[in-house]
Amino acid sequence: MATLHQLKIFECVSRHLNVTSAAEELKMSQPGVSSQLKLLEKEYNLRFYDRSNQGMSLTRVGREFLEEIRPLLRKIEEIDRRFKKNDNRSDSSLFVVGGSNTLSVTVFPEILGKFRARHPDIQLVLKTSSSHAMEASVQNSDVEVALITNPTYADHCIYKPFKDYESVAFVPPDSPISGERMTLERLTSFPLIAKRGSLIIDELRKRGYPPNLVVQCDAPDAVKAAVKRGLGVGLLFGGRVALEIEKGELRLLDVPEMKEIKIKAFVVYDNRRRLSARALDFLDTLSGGRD
DNA sequence: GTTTAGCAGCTTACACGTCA
DNA sequence: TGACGTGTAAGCTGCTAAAC
Repeated sequence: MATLHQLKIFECVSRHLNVTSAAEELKMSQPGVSSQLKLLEKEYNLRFYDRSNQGMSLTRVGREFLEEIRPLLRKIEEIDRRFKKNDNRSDSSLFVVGGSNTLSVTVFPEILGKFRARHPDIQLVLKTSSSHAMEASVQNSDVEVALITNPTYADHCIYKPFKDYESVAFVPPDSPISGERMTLERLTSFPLIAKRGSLIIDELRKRGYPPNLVVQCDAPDAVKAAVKRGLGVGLLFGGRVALEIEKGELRLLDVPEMKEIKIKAFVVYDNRRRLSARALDFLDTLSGGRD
């Protein structure tokens, strides 16, 4: 019968489609991995890989076999996690995720809450930085899964579209234009406040509406603070001001064209490493979080 | 309890084929 | 021709079961 070790090797090689790379991940020698694959194929008298000097690819039966064993390996990992939780190996219950500055504030609180409810035994760590820094963190295994915007499509990273966020314009509730419906052209006639390097500002310029930018801030909170002081009209992506809108501290302007200026959020993870069971559960939670 | 034989699985060293 | 990826051979290590 195939051993669990052989199944893990098969799964790893199937991800890399390269025995040498898989051997590195498994901390084995390449011949060791190769021989285990051969034993596995001999066990079932089937050929799971087409091998060539350009590399290898899964045969049809190899793909079917992979589909069958993946849930098993995931279940075994869950069992390990559950029944080894009392041993003293460091960080066995630690799950590190990452988020861009914006998404860490807007999306993560709800997602993390749902995930915690499903996995109260897992200690969550949320790392926050720029999207580019988060991509680097995924690549060097500092975080297992991250939510980012502005992907650079770095090597070895898988990007899955998560959600689009509309941009909004907002003012203090006592502003004379509070709640007014207007065009982009009229909007850009007002003094504007946005984040430095804002994609919204770039988009306004592209559309031929050079913005009257009076304040640029590094942090979204600073944008909101400046707007509350009446320095101008604030521009951010929707989720960042939802709470203030709900509390009545700020009011949205009705600018239909703003709805077309969106920021795309992506889930990113490293395709060189097999996702842990908790990471897969986290992705499930994210899927449930989409609307 | 100790020794020994057999086996599985690993490693290193090397061979081979292909490609740029 | 060198780089790269895979397979084979030989030898080492550790585990297990049988023998004493």
